[in-house]
Amino acid sequence: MQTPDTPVDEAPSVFDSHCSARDALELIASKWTMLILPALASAPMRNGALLRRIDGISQKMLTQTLRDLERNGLVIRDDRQTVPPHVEYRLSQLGQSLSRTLTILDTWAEQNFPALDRAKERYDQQHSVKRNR
Amino acid sequence: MQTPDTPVDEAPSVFDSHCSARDALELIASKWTMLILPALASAPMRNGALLRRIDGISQKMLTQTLRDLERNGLVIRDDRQTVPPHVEYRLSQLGQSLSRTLTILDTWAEQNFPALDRAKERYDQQHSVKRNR
DNA sequence: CTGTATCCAGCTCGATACTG
DNA sequence: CAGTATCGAGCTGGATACAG
Repeated sequence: MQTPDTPVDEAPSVFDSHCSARDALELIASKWTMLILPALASAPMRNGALLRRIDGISQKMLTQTLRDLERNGLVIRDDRQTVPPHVEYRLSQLGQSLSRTLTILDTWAEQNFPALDRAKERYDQQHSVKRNR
Repeated sequence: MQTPDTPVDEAPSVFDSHCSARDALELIASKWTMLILPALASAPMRNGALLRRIDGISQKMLTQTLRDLERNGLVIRDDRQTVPPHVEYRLSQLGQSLSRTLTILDTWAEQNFPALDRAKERYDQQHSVKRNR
C-alpha cells in the first residue's frame, strides 16, 4: 500500500545524494571540466594545445579530467596511432550539449567578477570593523 | 611600442589563471554552490530547511559555502535577531542571475545522467577487456 | 534554532622523473 | 608528442562536542 508520504515515482533529483544525477553534477562541478569542455567546443584540440590554452592546468590534471570526461561519454579521444603520437580530443554530441551551458557560465564569470570583487571588498571591510570593536 | 604579439587590451578570460574571473569560476564550480543557489532560487530558506533540502550536506559545509556566497554578494543573510534565532537566506540579484544558469545545469544532470551511466559501463567494459589480453 | 571550534583521516594535486 | 608513475605537502570535509 502506498501513502502520500512514501512516494514511489519520485523524479530523479540532484538534491538526492543517492541519485546518479548527483554524480553527474559532481563531474560537471569541477573548474577543469568547466574550462576543458568550452575549450573543446571552439575546436578539437591536442594535448599540448589544451595545456597551452588552459593556463595553470598541470599535465596530470589534464589527463585525469580528460579520461573522466571520455569515460562519461562527453569527450572523444582520437588516437591516430602514428609516430610521433598524434591524439586529438573532441566533444561528443552529449559533450556539446553540456558545453553550451558551461560556456554561458564562463561568460557569466567573465562579466560579473568585478561585482564579486567589489562585494568581497565590502564584506571584508565590514567584518574587520566589527571585529575591532 | 606595441606589437601584435604583446596585446594590451586582452579581454578578461577564465582561461587566464591570473584573472579574477578564474576565482569567480572556482566559486561556482562547487557541487554545494550548484545546489544551494538553485535551492534558494525556488524560495528563501532557513538553515534547517537547506540542511533538509540538500541531501548529504553537512552543517559545516553549508555554513562555509553560505558564508562564501554571502561574501561574494550572491546570497543575502537576513538575521532577524530574535530568540530563538531566525535567520533566512535569499538570493541577491546577482545570485538570481547566476542561479538561472546553474538550474539549467542541474536539469541537464537530471536529464542526462542515464546516458553518462551507459557510457561509463561501456568504457569500463572495453577497458577491462583490453587489460585481460 | 543557528551556528562555532577542533580534530584528523583521506583525498587532491603539483612537482618531478621517466617511457614508447 | 603524449603521456605514466610516484611522492608527499596541504587542503577538504565529516564527525563530534560545545554555545548563545
